[in-house]
Amino acid sequence: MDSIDLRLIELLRENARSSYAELARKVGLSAPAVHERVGKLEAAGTIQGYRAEVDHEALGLGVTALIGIIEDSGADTDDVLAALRAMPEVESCYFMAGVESYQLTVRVGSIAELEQLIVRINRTPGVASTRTAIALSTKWENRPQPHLG
Amino acid sequence: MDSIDLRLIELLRENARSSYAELARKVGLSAPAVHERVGKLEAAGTIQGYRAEVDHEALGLGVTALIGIIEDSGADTDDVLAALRAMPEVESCYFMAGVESYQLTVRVGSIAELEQLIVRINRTPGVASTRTAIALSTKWENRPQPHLG
DNA sequence: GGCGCAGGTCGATGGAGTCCATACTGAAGA
DNA sequence: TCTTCAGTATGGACTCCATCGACCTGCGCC
Repeated sequence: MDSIDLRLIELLRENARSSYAELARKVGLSAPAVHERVGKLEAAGTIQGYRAEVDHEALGLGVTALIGIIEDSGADTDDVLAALRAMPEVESCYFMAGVESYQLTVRVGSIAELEQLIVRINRTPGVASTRTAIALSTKWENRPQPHLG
Repeated sequence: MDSIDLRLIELLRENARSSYAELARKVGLSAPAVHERVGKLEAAGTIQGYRAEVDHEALGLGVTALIGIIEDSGADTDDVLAALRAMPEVESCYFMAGVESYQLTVRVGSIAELEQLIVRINRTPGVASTRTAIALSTKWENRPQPHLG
């Protein structure tokens, strides 16, 4: 993991579809060398995958909300997590310090669907209560943090 | 925007580095046809970009936190946003309904850096107060929502 | 019907991906 | 100092992909 690896990661965070040849030109190596480095970063789990970023609104998922969950005392955390994972609307899930054990990012098509989702989460065994905040607009998301090296 | 476009988007959300030839095989079209469709989706802004997903811990950004911000009455929202955008640690920023005007996702290397970041945000003109919750672990993030079509 | 358009296939070709053998480089040990 | 060895880069070769142009097809509309 040297500065060239960090540069490759930064380039791939900006545009994951860059060709190896292009990456090679930018970091000053040959394409096979870049290919091998990226392969090792993937194998090591440093690069976990490549994702297209989409306009959720255009795909009918215009409502974004953040939901905090307070667990029942004595709830089975694995069961709660499994139930949340089974809900495709739940895009991200963090296990938090504090009163609210989980913080979710969810995407749905309408406020009505959000209501249904909240009801479903509240009915999940182990969930004591939820707190929902609706995002009126997304200023930015998943902005890659530039490297200082 | 038909079901083939949706399928292409889904495939690219799973693996943004798929070749056009591979996408073509999976959707049952020729590679040039896929190339044209993806180009149109990009031009329309439906596909906004392609990002590598990284292991933040491996890159020295092992601390993730969510910060809610309450604005001063009479704060200039644009100035607050510009100040937040200038902080590279702020990965995502939503404008929210509710008491807390903004909800941030931030990534830093240590609790000490988080403390400094919170201080900096609180000192930002227009910011009345903040509320920070620390993520102990990330269960999942940016999970692509499968399409129903 | 004939026309034009949107969107598809096919074929060609230049460039990219990827495997392999070889050469370089830096560190450890005789 | 010289040798060796591991790690990593390079260059060549071959395959596959990206991408352009030419042509085909189905459909709505004069």
